[in-house]
Amino acid sequence: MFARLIVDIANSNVDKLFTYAVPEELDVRPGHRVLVPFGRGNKPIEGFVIELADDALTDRTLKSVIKTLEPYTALNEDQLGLAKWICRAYDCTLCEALRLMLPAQLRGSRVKEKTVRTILLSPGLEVSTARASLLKKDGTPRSPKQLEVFDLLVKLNAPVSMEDLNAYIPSASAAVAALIKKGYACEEGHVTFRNPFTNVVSPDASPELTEKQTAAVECIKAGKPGEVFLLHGVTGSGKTEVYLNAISDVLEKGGGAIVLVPEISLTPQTTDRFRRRFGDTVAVLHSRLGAGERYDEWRRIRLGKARVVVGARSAVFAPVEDLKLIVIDEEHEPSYRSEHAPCYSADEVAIRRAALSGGRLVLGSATPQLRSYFRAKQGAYTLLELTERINGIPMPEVEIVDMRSEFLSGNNGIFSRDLTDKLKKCVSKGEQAILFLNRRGYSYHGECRACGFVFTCPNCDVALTYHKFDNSLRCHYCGFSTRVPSVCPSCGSTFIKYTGFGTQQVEEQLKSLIPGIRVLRMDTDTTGAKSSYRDILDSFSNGGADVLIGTQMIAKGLDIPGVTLVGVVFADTSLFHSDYRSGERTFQLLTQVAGRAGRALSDGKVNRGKVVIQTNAPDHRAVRLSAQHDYKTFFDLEIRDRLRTLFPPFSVFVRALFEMRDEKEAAEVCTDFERKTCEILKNVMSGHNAEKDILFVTSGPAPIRKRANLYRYAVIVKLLRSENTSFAINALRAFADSLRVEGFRGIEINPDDLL
DNA sequence: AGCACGCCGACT
DNA sequence: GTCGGCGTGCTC
Repeated sequence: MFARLIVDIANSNVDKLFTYAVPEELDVRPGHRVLVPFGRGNKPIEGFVIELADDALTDRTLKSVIKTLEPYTALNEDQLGLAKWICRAYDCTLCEALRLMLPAQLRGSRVKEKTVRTILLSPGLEVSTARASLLKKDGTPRSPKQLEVFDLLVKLNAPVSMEDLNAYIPSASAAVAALIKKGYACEEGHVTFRNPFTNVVSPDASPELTEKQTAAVECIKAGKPGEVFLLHGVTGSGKTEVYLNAISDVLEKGGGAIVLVPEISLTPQTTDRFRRRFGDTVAVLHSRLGAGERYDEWRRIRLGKARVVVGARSAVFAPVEDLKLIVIDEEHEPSYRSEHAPCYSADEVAIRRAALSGGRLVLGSATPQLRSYFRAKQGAYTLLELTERINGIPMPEVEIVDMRSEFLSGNNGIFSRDLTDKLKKCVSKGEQAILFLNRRGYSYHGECRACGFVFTCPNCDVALTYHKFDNSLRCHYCGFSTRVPSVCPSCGSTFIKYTGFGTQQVEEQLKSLIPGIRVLRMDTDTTGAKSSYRDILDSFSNGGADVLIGTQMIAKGLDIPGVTLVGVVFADTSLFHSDYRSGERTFQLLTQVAGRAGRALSDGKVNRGKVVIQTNAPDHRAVRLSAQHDYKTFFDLEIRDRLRTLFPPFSVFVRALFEMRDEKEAAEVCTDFERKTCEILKNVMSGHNAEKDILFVTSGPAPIRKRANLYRYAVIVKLLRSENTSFAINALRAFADSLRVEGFRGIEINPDDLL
């Protein structure tokens, strides 16, 4: 028997199948990890068995597999298939794709299995004689402690860990040692799993579903293998309950499920909800897990002890057997796209995985990606809609405040009169408010009134942000920080003016607007320490403040019943980027933020939350339609524009980025790349009679021309999406791979932003 | 990725 | 004459 395998070396030179002889006595199957001698020195290298063969198909003398690394296959059939697809789709080595499926701890075999020392009565022990010998003639114990331990072991009649024993009988270890010495008890090592959960949860039952929820669950249950559902449900419509019921069905049928949630919302509350319903069969996978915990959770899944996996992006690769359902919650979240090679999107991978395993995929969101909704409309996905909130809670009442007329009528502050009123009322009633502004710092623009000098980062082509608390000017792109000069560095004038406001200034002005108000601020400046994110949220939900001010990070998934007012301090920050998706992003952000208002009952009353959106663009459809909770109209208008202008999903952008110390060189290399790109594209596409699909090829400095002292130049290609797109992309990738230029950052397909 | 083979410059 | 620079090519 022969094994064809990939060696665990992430280099394209060795990313091919090597054939090894398998010794008779070894049980080697596809998916096993094995140790093989490799290279001239026959150095032992780990390998992934891809397939078995009866025939070596070669004359050379083959080396033999040394041993299997685990008694079980580390990868199942689906995962092998998925890895093969990934290396093609994301242009990486098969080795890299396979590595995605395994906890890093497994590789290199540097993992220790956690063992606990357990104590039990010696097998075959004559209990009554043994017990008698622990007593003195008068019937009193020779050692009360030993007797206590002995009696407990008799009563339990099962191995018990030292930890548990000590919980019953404090400092029992001396007594245990004595009992072992007498031969009454013995110890054994016991392999266990590390427990990533710090709390114990009590089970809860499924609440009654609404008609709409039931309909969605039934649809998913009846789904065909590989079917993709888009669950479009407004904020607070009970999407999670739909997931829970669909998973329940899968478990009853003996299958497994994976639930992906954005890393940011992978909180104990989220995982507890699954644990309360499904108990120990829930495993979690996320970045904050310790190495040992992660390895053990992976093993619990692999060995079938856990069948429901709740995790972040990479959990889409979890080794769930008989995978019948994948759920991606908040499917529009950018955290589902990996930023490091291989740059996969969890949703694309999930579609593929569902197809391979014959499971179903549910994409859930209140604001689906335009692309997803488009596919649903075209019939590629099955659309499920939840149009109402559960418990009869109405959608929040959203009011748009035009800050231009506010200014014209004499108010040039951050807060409109309307928002000020509502904040005051909210606080006086003892309720809580959230203020959202997608910009941190104090002021984001500082200039000299005398000469026009603007404070910019010496390393980057961006303006510095003024941070009042430490009187610094900081760059939000490279971290550069400097003391604020008292005079203009250019002309010496003292007239320096700061404009634009960030969360710090919102906090300051709010405090002077409503004296005595208790404010918490949450942005990357206040969440520097690891746990402070949770600390701030916990403090706020426990009523530790009246108002929470924050950037994007407060927009997502927090559910605090006391919040009745949400203020968007300035909606336009994300609106006028030179990015075709800024409208879509703004709509998503505003909808998600607004969803934080009045999500639950307080004092038994239905609580209609209020939302105030301050903007200079009240008529912009992203603002107007999110206020009306009208995703469908927004989608229709947006997709029509995308079609008219041939933007994604009707086209594909490819960007090649160069970052170099020398600007001239960057520009030259970039122009060169553009020229070759044009040539290649023309060649390839004319071969398929599709030259017209090349919409444009341009090159030049990126919008952020300089970052961290590197000049950034890019080539951007826009291709009409067609059956020929992949030919063009493959050709460009091949060219990019062959390019050996220092500072070339590779090519990206539809990058998240073009900055 | 490693590691050996290989073909040119300055040393005991 | 040899030691050693790291370019090129191979690994079942």
